[in-house]
Amino acid sequence: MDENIGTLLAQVSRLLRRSFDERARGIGVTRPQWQVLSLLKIHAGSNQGALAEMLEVEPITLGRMIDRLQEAELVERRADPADRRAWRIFLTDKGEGLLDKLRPFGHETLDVALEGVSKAERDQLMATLARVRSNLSRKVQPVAVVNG
Amino acid sequence: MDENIGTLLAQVSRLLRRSFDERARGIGVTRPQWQVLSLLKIHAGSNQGALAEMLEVEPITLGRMIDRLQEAELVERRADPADRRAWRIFLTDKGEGLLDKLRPFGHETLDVALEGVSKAERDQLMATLARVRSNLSRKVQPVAVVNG
DNA sequence: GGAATATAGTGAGCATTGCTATTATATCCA
DNA sequence: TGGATATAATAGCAATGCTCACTATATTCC
Repeated sequence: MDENIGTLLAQVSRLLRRSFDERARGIGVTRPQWQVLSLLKIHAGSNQGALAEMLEVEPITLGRMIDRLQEAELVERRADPADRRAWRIFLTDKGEGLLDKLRPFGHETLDVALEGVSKAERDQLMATLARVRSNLSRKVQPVAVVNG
Repeated sequence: MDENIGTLLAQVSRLLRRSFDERARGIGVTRPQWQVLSLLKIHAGSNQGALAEMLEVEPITLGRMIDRLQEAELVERRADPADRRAWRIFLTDKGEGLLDKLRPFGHETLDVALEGVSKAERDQLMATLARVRSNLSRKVQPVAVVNG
């Protein structure tokens, strides 16, 4: 195989999604949807643009996901009283409940994926991936903690 | 942010695709298509099932990609003389030519992505990702080189 | 030889993701 | 104040990727 970091990353990312989705299929939630729900647990009331930026996806992508999550009654859109263009997104009780059910699936997926990978290697992996994400992100980077 | 290896991997993979696609847009080829063309350079004449397995995607996914690549005259399907169910896939001259044009875009994308990541870190990244892929793959694993 | 099973590929339907373009509303500045 | 510009969200179109179901052909085994 013509091993290449880009190809490898794409494959691993796809396999990880497939692995989670297999587990969560019965619940009817995909991994990207789970990520949105998780983010809303921490950032309740964010608008769609802010959520899209946190997830590094385009606003239209996130908007469509919110459509489906709203249809499934897992989140709700509330008008922003200060900006009539914007929606503020909140988890519903049903969404909160689902998050609790999904958490074990996430852990199980990662446990399988990272079998035989040491703590040090996991830390290194996260550090390198964070660096790559920063290199590729369109977001303005905050000034580095260690600035030169 | 609720940093989690799965989320990070998905983001990096998406950003990498977006970065390549921005560069290659003028040529009209996406990154997954490029990966298929690259694979065909090495494994000319493979059937769709074998290509799908190498790319870790489902046969139907690869089949649809071959449809589009064939429509664009970048690959061709030839009947397998020994198995009337199967197609053997080959690059066309046009496909070969495009590969030469795409190679620099691939390198450029990776150069930007891996800026500030040392050779040792890149090697470690590839090794860890390969391990994770192996953990998640549905393929029967070959006996490990270092077996116990 | 012929039935049971396996394999190669495709069709329908859906979610995710992107690009480009558009609408509605905010903000900025002359 | 009012026109120019920016921002929040959405509409349409297309590619990737999956599941499930199906057809056609190979292989296996009685």
